[in-house]
Amino acid sequence: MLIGELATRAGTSPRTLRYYEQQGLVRAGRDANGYRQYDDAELRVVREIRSLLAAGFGIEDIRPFVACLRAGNQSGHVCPDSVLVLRRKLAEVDGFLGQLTDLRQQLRAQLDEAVALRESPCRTQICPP
Amino acid sequence: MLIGELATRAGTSPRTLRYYEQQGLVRAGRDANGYRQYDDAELRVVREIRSLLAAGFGIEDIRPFVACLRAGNQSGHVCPDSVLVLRRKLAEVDGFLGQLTDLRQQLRAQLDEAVALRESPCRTQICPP
DNA sequence: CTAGGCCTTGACACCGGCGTCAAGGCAAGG
DNA sequence: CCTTGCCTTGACGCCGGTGTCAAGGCCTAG
Repeated sequence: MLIGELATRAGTSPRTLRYYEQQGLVRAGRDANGYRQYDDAELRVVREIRSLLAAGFGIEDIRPFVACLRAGNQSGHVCPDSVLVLRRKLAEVDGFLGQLTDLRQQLRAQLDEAVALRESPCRTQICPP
Repeated sequence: MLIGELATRAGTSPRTLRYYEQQGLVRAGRDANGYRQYDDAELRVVREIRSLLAAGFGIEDIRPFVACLRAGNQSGHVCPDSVLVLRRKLAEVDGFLGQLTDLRQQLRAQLDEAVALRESPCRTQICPP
């Protein structure tokens, strides 16, 4: 399988696949041409990467998952290193959820306040005290 | 007030204040030296900017708030344009909260699954099927 | 032979809010 | 006069994942 086909099958671009290879995530053999040659296992790897990226993981976070897949596991999530990353990410997400929730409260409060003031006489853009 | 003093009082850096000025958010007079000269009103403006940035707004979003302040309002939040931005941001935050919540679910599920598999015989990094 | 479609490497562009360094002017105190 | 510490403008770097363009090689069909 050449790079274009893999890209199409994985729903991405050749440029992106070369980038993953440069990052050490994806491996490719070479034809006599110099063309990259991929097998079906790499398709799984690329899909795992895409999925994790879409979930908000970074390239570095993804390494253990790929290693886990290459080690012969059916899922990249089952190895200890992957679990560590999952835990860390979960904690991050929780923290972020908390921040966003607080922010939401503030936004609501400010909106409500602004709307309340709107009902007082001033309706123009410029509202002197 | 010179730029250094304003920076200190606003809890930021001169570089940052020049950036805000370049973005048209902050205004400065000039001494005969060429030094920027600020009055106390700009301190309020800068604090408003810092506060909104910290809340996750971007420079563009902040413009109406600053305009609102300059128009003589005690809060930058009360003008119609500001309210529009507040509403939009609130919607964004809600969307993001939803995504993060879904993601959290997935992470938990994957973690639980991995931990469940851990309790089956395999304990090493490499777990062949 | 040529046109077209695949492939190769290399390198710049992007976004946003700054940090940071360069090279220099101004002011004041010893 | 010299040092110190403020100020000025200008410009590059960062981060992360990709788009995109350049310049060129390979292969196939007409």
